[in-house]
Amino acid sequence: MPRAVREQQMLDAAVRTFGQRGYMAASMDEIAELAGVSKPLVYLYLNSKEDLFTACIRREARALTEAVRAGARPELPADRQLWSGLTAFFTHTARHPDGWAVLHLQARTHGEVFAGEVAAMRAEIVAFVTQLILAAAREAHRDPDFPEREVSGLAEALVGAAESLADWANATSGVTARQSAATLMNFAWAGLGDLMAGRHWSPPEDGDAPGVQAGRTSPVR
Amino acid sequence: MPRAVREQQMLDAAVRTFGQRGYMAASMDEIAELAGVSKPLVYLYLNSKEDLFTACIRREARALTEAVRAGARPELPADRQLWSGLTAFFTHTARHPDGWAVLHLQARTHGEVFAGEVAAMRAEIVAFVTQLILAAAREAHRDPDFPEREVSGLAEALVGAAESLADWANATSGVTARQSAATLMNFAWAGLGDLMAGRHWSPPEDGDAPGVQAGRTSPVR
Amino acid sequence: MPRAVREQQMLDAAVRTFGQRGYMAASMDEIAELAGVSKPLVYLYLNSKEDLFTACIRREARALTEAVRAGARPELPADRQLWSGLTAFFTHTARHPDGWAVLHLQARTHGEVFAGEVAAMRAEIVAFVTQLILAAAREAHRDPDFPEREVSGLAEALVGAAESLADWANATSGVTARQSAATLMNFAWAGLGDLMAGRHWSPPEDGDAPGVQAGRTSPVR
Amino acid sequence: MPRAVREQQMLDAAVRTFGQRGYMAASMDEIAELAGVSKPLVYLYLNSKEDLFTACIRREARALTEAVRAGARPELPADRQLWSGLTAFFTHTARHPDGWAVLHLQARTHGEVFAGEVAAMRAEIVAFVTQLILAAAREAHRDPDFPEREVSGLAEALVGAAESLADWANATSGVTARQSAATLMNFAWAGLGDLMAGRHWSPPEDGDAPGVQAGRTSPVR
DNA sequence: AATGAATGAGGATTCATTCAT
DNA sequence: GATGAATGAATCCTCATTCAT
Repeated sequence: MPRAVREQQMLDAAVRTFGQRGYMAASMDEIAELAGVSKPLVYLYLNSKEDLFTACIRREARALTEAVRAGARPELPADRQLWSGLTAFFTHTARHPDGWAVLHLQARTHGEVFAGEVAAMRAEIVAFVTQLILAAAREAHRDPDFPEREVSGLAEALVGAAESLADWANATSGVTARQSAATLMNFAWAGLGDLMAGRHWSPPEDGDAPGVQAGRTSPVR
Repeated sequence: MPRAVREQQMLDAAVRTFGQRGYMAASMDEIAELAGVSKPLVYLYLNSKEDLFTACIRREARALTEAVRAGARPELPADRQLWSGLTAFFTHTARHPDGWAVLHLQARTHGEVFAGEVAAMRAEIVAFVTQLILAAAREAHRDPDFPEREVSGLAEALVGAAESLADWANATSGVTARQSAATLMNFAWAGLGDLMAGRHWSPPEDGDAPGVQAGRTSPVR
Repeated sequence: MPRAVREQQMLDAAVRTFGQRGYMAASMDEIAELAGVSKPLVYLYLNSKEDLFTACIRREARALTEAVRAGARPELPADRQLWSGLTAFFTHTARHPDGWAVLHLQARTHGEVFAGEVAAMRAEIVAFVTQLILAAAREAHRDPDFPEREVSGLAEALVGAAESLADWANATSGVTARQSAATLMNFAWAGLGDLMAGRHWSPPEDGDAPGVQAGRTSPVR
Repeated sequence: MPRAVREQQMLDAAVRTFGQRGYMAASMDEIAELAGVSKPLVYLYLNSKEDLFTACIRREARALTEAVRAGARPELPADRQLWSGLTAFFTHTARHPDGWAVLHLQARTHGEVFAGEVAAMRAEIVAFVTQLILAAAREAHRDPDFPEREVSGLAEALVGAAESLADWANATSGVTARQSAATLMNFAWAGLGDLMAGRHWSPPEDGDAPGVQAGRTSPVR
């Protein structure tokens, strides 16, 4: 059996095991057995548990970003692009729950190296969403000078909301990708429109900032 | 040294260690050393690693919910309540990054028992936000019959977005709690207002160009 | 509460715990709790787990030998003395199963020091039984020159059989002390009579010694 | 080195360690070292301390029963069979003192699971002895209707006596297997003959002087 | 006379990882 | 290309034992 195939089998087994057990609780024994090979072979092909996990993260990150990009076809108007990108996102995370768990739960929980891998993928998606928001503003002939940093924050929020929804959908049975996407569009799009039109929600000048909590404090670090 | 004090020291050390290393990678040795006690004492007071972790979750969950409740003062209008609740939330998660990591990253990643503990806290917060949204609708004399189930979904999305933002703010330097809260209010509040007024974003039938429509159309969910 | 009383309570608890859990599995914590005192007090009165166990052995050994001696009244004929001694023995072991377990199971299983304590008690009883057998021979006007070493061997066997029966009776419900004593008298007394009368069972000259087992051998040590 | 061989080495080491230190006091470290392997290998092959101990019990029980069966050749008369079986028994227990300690001392002292394993072996031997006693009765043309339950009780006593003697012989230097066997035959065989002939020892009614009586009287049991 | 507080030492068990073949 | 055999290094947990009060 050619090496490339064997390697994919191992990654399949690893993603499944890491996704379900968690990085630390997953044992190389279990992964090797699930892959149907002996442990030394896993080490021969993938070096170490860390490298194996990194390989999983990379493969799954690539698969996810490609799914999203493939979903959002650039010839559509911005809102439709966002809609179909989100649908692709929720579809993919629902179809590959272990991969999603690896990316969103495990990789961020077990060391900065892994978290960095995911952060790179995430940055790519945030940038993509940022472009979509700006495009939407242009299409609606709204103020094109809206500060880009603010838009990035909104994109962050939107992506974060999508991630949360994906987790929630995976944990709840009977929620389709379209439903998740619709919920998020409903929640976010009109607000974005208002924002683009210059209608902000303004925080109170002050006095409402919650006081410093008395009692135990831990330094902000 | 009296038992209660020692216990808090242990919990402090445990939250910090669990938050930084992760549940599995944290060793009882390390926790005991950080707490300045011997390992047997940790076991004497807190029984097992699982129990210790559960105790951490409970303490941090309670601290967080109390911070949020204390922030949102009920005499204010709903949007201001939400604003100050969010500010309190982001302040707390920024001040207690390890506690937040325990709640949001670790507890959800290592076993259903732990996840359940956090889910209970989360449900409480979602319910609170749901009340705020309904109150806001009433204050604005909007349709008070808006289906509560839908509102809960929106509250879920809002809480999810807040959680993501908290993670992001903790990972990014220079983001204040007020900024996070403002971003989220901007992102969500206008949209919620539109939704309350019946203006949905409708998904394309399948190939249709969507747009914001006046009047109530059949929501996807 | 006077020290002597407290000490007996501790020994009660210790005998019970040692008898049921075994020497090693019994924890000083459990013993102290069962005795209703704090652990340091146990150490204050009884020094160490080893000393505590030794104290248990001594107390139970003394109680058992005294019960047997009290049962066998010297004015009776030898067989009646043996009968009543055995009855007392089985009665006592049935009434104090934990004490018996300490003496017969635990003490012999956990180190030569403890085994020695029991061996002393046992030797006393074997000597007593030896006297009874010799007295019986005299009473029946049989050969008084029967070699004493041989008689000791018989006494050993009788005591050993009694011990086995006591274990078996404690493990089996519904066996009374009288029944056990009768079984043993039946089993042994007639044979002893025959022996005393010079009727031995003679082993074959040779040729029946079982061969050296082939295969795994472990040195006799 | 092939697995089967290593396993036997481990069992050898384990029997020796368990036999000398006791089940609880024996450490897996010590066993592994004595076997000349690392601890993980012991766990890989034998799973746990409990399983290892059970494996020891089974191996030693089988070895002992096979030694006894091989010793007692069925073509001989019953008394000679018993004699050679006993000789084989005492020879085996003397050659494998640790194995015997495991079976007779340790297994019965540390949990019902282990005790059960030994009980099965013991039952097999008791049944074998029962057959021999019945055969002896037949050979001597004695009452073949002697109640089998009573015979089983006698077999129990005989086996118990043999076990005690084996312990005693192992603890006392200079006692040969033939001597032990002879002592036991002398002790038991004539008495059995008398019993078979209906001569019981009757317990005093209560205060009566007892004696050996001809004819069958109601046995206590 | 009695105890709450505390620990050094050790034991069972698991796991990532590597040879020799 | 592939594996059976093997282990160093931790990790969780327990227990006998001791102070300071």
